[in-house]
Amino acid sequence: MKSFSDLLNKPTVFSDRNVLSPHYVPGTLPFRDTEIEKIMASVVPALKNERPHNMFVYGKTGTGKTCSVKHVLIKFSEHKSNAKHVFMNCRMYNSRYRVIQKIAKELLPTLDSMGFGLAMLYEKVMEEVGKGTHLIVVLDEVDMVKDLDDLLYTLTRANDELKAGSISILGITNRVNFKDQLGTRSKSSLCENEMVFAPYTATQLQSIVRQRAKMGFKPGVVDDSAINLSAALTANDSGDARYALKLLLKAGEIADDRGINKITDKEVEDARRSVDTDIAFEAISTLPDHQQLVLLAIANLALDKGKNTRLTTGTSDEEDSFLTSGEVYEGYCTVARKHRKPRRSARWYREYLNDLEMLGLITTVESGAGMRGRTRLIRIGYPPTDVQKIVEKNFSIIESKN
DNA sequence: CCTCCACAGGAAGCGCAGGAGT
DNA sequence: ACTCCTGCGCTTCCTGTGGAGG
Repeated sequence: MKSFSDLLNKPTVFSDRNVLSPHYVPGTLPFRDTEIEKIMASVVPALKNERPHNMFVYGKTGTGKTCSVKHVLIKFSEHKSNAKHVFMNCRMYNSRYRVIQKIAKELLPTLDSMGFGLAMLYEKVMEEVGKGTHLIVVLDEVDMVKDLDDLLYTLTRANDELKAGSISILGITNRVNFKDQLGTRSKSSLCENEMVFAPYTATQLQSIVRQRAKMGFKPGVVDDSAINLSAALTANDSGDARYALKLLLKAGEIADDRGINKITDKEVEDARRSVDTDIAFEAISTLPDHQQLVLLAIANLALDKGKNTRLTTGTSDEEDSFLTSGEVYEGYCTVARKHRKPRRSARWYREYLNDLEMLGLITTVESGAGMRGRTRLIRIGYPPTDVQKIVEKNFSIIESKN
């Protein structure tokens, strides 16, 4: 039996693991100077006792949006003024009511906001802001808010009622086409000021990774080529800086496990596999039941088909490993029966397919020539055996619970 | 050319849970 | 605490679409 001190004294390649956490806000953000300046310029009126314009920030995941905004907010609150900000992630606060409630709670910590109606909370907030506070409401992942039009209307209209102080909004989202889905009046109010975060390029990722590696690991641990490799792997299919940092973290853990004090290409390669399956596991196991079943059916059929083609033709070519929509639906029905779930209708199954495609778990193509009728050809995006394992495991847990 | 096939995806409606209004 | 309302997940029904086959 090992003791805690054994574990604590275990040699490690890390000097500060927190640096590699996705929530860490570094002192300096490389390649985001212009973006940060723009954000600062947009909130600075609050420090001069004026109402800042609303702002809307968008860009793909891992491009440093949230990080940059947080960075600015830290500097912002270092200044003494009657300006305040409330930061919230709309995954948690996903309705007008919850957002207003959160604002009230932040502004009036003593207030027990539970049980109050929307109007009451709104009054409380207005009363407090009316004392002259310039409030900036930061809504991260703002696309998660269900009644966003109502929320934006409420918050912007609040300014008309205020004789002193103001409320402005800073929205963040990673859905690039999100603007189109807004009502016209909220579009014009939220997008008074907007900016786009472009994905990091391979060379930018390289120096970000290098910076973090320097801060997070003991000197000389990380191979230069390992840094280049993790940057290259990331740039290849996303430009998502968080992925690169995950790679680095995992590579470090692998090195610790193996009891070595070097991180080379090999550790990064192994980390990639591990991180990818982690991501797949996360994505799949949080899926609603029936989407998992559809995915399982696709995995089963993909394996069956692979076997058959290999037996009959002998070619290992997977060009023909497409599945038709109807085929998969039948497979889904049998899988659902096996797990004692009432099957969903074919119409809804098609929606599931769309969701799965959105999440990148499958890819679909419209059937072109050579196919009878019009259908979608489906191909799975992850190794079928992995998918089978994850889904089956998930369902065995669910079944053993009842 | 027309018809049929094998679907895609829009529209309408239904039952339910939870939130708002009283 | 009560009803009323609304959003959501889902089904049913329907029209549209692109190629195959006669």
